[in-house]
Amino acid sequence: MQLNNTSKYAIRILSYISNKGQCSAKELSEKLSIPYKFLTKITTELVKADFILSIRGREGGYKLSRESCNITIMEILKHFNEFNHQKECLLGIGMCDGKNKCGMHDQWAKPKKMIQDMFENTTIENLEKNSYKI
Amino acid sequence: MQLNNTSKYAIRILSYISNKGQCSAKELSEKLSIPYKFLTKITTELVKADFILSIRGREGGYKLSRESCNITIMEILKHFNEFNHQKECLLGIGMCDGKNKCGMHDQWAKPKKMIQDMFENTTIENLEKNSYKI
DNA sequence: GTTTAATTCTACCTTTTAGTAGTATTTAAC
DNA sequence: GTTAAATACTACTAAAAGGTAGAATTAAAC
Ligand code: SF4
Ligand code: SF4
Repeated sequence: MQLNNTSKYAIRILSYISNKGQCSAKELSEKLSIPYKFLTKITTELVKADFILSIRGREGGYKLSRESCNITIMEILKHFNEFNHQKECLLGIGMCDGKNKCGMHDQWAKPKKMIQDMFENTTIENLEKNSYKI
Repeated sequence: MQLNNTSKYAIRILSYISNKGQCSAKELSEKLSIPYKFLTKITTELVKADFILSIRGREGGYKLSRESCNITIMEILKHFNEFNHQKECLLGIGMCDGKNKCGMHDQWAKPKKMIQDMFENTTIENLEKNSYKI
């Protein structure tokens, strides 16, 4: 029931960049305790997905490519396949409609809605500042 | 954000056994579309954890070792390491107390409580019957 | 223009999760 | 007692997630 590491790292990276304005991969790696090479893999992905933009060369780094209030957690999670179409549910019955549902459906409905709304409504701006530690 | 396959299978297995009374690994494998060898690995684990008891030899199979109303989803998930001590949270800050918390803590608190309560309060008996399909 | 500090690309390695194979053991039915 | 249908044990393989290595590219600083 946890997010995968890549998603967790991505959230913390975006949060840190948001608070810092601009910063390098080296700084991110050190401050967030994320292995440098793995971090750059994720930041490169974040650049391609237009969450951040990169400034190459000396004195370079990353900064947000849009306002932090316009980046929702849900958008990040979807990008890293955390909430894709058929994988959003507990027991993962293939096509769930009125007729076919898994045994947990009724119990899962409310908490699921709540957590999805939370992910939709929470943006990078909303996150607690300076709470980027491990 | 999904449960792992083993946990999902375990819930469906227990639900099916509960509705059927007693049944063999072969039947479980066929009806639940779970690979036979993988299924027996899980049932053996369920026997050791005292969720079910096995009847060996010809005409054998499995049945619940306690009332279905006494088996909570939470207990199953905990057994398969889905909700162990430090792994229950989103961003996974090491030791979260009043001082140290991850950026998502405030937003996550309510949905987390809700889903945990749901897992605590839902038993095998509560699950929708005959909703054991893939 | 050279240096240096930065990002990017390609490819590989490691760990965990998921699944498979084969054999041994148990026990009711005959 | 032999057979057949069942579970249990040991060990392996495959796929996905997590992480590493090294070289190539970029651009500000000097
Ligand atoms: S039946 Fe409901 S809870 Fe189960 S996988 Fe489908 S949508 Fe999710
Ligand atoms: S700070 Fe809160 S939300 Fe974050 S990992 Fe700890 S308990 Fe979970």
